Amino acid sequence: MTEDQLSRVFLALADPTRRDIVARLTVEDATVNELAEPYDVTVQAVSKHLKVLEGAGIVSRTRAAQRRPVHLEAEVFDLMTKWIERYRRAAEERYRRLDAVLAAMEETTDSTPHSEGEEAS
Amino acid sequence: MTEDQLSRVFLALADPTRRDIVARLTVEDATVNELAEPYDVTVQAVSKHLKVLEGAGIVSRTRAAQRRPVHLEAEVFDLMTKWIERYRRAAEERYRRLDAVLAAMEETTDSTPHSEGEEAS
DNA sequence: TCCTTGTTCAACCGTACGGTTGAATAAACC
DNA sequence: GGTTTATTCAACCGTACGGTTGAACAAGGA
Repeated sequence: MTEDQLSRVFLALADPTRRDIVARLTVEDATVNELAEPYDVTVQAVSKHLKVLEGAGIVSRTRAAQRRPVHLEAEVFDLMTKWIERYRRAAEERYRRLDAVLAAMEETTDSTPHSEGEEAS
Repeated sequence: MTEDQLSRVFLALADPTRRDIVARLTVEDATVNELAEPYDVTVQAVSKHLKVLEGAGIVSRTRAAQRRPVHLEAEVFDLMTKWIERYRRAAEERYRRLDAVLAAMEETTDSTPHSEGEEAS
């Protein structure tokens, strides 16, 4: 909860392996060993990944013991979605306003459609 | 681009200062100095943050020179939203299936009707 | 009980992150 | 031209990350 969980959630999903784990957990719960199998890293590394995901509240590991399946917690996604949607909506709204302004300005001059940005890398 | 941009985007938004910058950029474009003003870090640090955001395609810095306003690119949000929604939906679907199974199992014992999934897309 | 299986803990390593200071660059103003 | 203003580059520092190996811990099965 609070604001800092967002940081943990985003950070947790910034890793491709962890995103893949999340993707696989949407299908069914799995144990650490099962999860580790496809990757060519050690089980300990995957265990660490799960710790990160757990710390972010993305997964939970209930039944303690020898075999402790990992379970996806879908609610956290709401947190991200809420944040993203909030600012995306704000940004889009701003563009609409800007477009309106530009349209008003251009009704006398020329109609030069705004160029959309594309990311370079 | 492709899948790795997702990592960069998530990583970029894993920092509270950078999220705050994004939030402020939804209101209006701003220069590095303007953006740096509220925080008690150096301008160079903010410049680095912007580099991260730019590398993730979240912002763009067009007009080069003495004054180069930072501009929010809203499209990247789609990337995240798509990823999140995809797996959230999968996870929720799975829960629905599980609920159905549980309901079937309980039809002899108790009848605890669960609410149907409600969410917009 | 001993042994196997599943999982984590502890220590270490290389690299990247977020921050700093100080110098360099680029446009604008006199 | 010289100076101011805005921004970045370069080097450095402490800490956290993702990975490893090796040992420890817990629960079942023989």
